[in-house]
Amino acid sequence: MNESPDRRTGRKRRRMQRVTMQAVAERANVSPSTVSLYLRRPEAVAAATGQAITGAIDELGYVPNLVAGGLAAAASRAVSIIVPSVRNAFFAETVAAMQAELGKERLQVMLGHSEYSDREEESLVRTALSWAPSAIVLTGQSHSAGTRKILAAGNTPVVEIWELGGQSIDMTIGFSHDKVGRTAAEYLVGRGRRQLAFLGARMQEDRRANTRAQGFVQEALRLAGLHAEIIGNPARAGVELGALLLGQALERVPDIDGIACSNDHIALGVLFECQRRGISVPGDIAVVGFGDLDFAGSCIPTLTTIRPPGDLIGTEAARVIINHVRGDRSDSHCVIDTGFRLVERQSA
Amino acid sequence: MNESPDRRTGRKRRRMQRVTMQAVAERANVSPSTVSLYLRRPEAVAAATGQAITGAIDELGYVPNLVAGGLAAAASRAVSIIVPSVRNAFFAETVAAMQAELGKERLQVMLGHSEYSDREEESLVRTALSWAPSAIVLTGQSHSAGTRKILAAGNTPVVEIWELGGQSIDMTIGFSHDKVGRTAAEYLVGRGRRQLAFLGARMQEDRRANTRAQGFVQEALRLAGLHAEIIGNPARAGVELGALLLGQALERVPDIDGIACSNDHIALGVLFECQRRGISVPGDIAVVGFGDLDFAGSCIPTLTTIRPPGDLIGTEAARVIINHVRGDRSDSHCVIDTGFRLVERQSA
DNA sequence: TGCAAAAATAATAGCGCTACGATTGAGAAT
DNA sequence: ATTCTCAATCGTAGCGCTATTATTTTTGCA
Repeated sequence: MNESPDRRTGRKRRRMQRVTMQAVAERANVSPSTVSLYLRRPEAVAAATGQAITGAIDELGYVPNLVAGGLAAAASRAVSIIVPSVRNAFFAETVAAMQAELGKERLQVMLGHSEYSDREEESLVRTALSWAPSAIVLTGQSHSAGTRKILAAGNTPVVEIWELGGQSIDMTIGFSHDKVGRTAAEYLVGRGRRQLAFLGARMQEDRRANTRAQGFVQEALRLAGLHAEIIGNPARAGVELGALLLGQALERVPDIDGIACSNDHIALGVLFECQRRGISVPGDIAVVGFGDLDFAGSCIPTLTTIRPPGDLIGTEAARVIINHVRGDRSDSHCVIDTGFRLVERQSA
Repeated sequence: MNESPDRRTGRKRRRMQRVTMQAVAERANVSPSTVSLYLRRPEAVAAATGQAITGAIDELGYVPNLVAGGLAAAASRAVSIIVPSVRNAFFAETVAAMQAELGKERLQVMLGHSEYSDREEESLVRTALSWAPSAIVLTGQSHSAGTRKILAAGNTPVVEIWELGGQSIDMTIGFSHDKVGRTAAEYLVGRGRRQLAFLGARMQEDRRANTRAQGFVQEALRLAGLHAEIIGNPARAGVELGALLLGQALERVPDIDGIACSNDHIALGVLFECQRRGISVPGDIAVVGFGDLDFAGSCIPTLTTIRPPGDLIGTEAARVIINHVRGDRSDSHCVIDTGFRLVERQSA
């Protein structure tokens, strides 16, 4: 019987919500424990009781308080996802797919953008841990020492996505960017191209793009003893940059005949610039992209590109997280190679 | 003195974290209240005490528990953002900008995707409220009755973004899509175009695209008595769809000379398809897009388009939310028109 | 019908933190 | 010296919920 909890001391305290589980319990003539149990495991409560509770919830318009629930349960139903930027279509796709799956389990997505900075990522991880999330999802496998340390200190499950082959923290879902680069090189070399270049943006920050570039160069060398040039630019990847980089490529490798791009936006820029300069694609230069973005199948010429399974990475990440939340630890320290696919079109 | 809280009853209870504020307080020889105060308002604590606390925090590796904090404070430092899809570059930009600003204030972004469904949005709003967020951000102004009801029942601040002119729930930041459509019509008519069409995707679900289309049609009629055709498709907006829609437009309006698109992807598809069919742009057909996406300045011809200020919407939304969190209610029920800008390029 | 086993429900004791009022101590004003 | 003021710090009592144990009710079966 605490009609007025602070009656004795005269203190005021701001309440969070008007309708609490207590109120639902009273309305349904059961104890709060039963309401809580019903909400978490309906099958553990008798059908009639369940109906009474559902009725009370509807009548009162009860909204459960997940903050209180998270505190009591020592783990919140939040999943923290940290990506370089959701402006990047790759990560947007993964985040959207993951949210769709996690949402079904009433897991809330918390989003952070590292902007390709390890320092920023560390700061985001620190904040994320403050929420006692069910899992933390990080992009890639290169993290600051501090990030690794604070993650090792806790026991929050960690899923690293979009990269493979490095040192895993816990669970890993992605593909080999080295192989992507090698696949592009192999394809171009196989098509008889000999003067190769890799065009990329933000190669300092974007380790994965860098890995693709290295794989490309090494495979060109290994397969045919060719020297492939890497032409980078610190600017953000974009169509305009692609046009610019083509210009640089033509200067550095005058008789260039094969180009791989760190992403499709750059490849599209290359296609446009080739058209402007009257360079035939793939006649004079073959172009391979990365991403298989929206326009790849419609541009002129259509773009041969490597398709990373952004949505699959998202759904798989969601799957292992959901399993973990349910208590199934069998995915612990798993490494899932989602692979990728070369999509042959006209440009190469 | 409660070294072992459950000693008497012998109950086990899982603890959330090893280092609590209590531990920090003991280490720094102050009370927990002071640590809490220091963390929330450092200026209210003496410098020497602050240093002692900072030292203790570092030594112990203390991570504050925002879940507990949120419960005690009756409001969590979370902001729930619900957009149709983060795959859409418009919303990705806004979400990224908003997260950047909110992150500075240690406000956590919680993300949900409605996939253009009012029902789904309602479900997401319900879940969002369970987190007692500092604010809820919704896209657009058309919501289900249920959504409006549950939002009205609480007192969580609501920010509606990307649309203006409808019935506001609370704060509104966006621009008029009707004006966007009218601007496109005015521009094309002003350039002497007479056979007009508006090409759009998902016109049923995407009310804003629909509003732009209606504005376009009405302005064409008002200015020059012209009948503009609306050519829609339930598929997702994309470059490929643009090509398809151009074909339909040519059938429906054989001597078409002016096209407005519901977004730049569709416009790009139109450009590509025109190139394939040997139709000159803007010679034969003028094309106006919407979005000013990455490629708009680089494609052939460069795309005349209407630029919605996605990042500005995000930063403004963050600003009013931060003000509200700080206790400044002056933005309550504000309506901020961010406007938009027609970017003239070659295609029209 | 009686009794053990199982099912359903209830009572208890916090989770870690913050808001509020209370208290302390140092300097200013009298 | 005494009172007053203000800044700095502390003690208390929950926020709303869940995990655990305890109790009650129902069921199965002889």
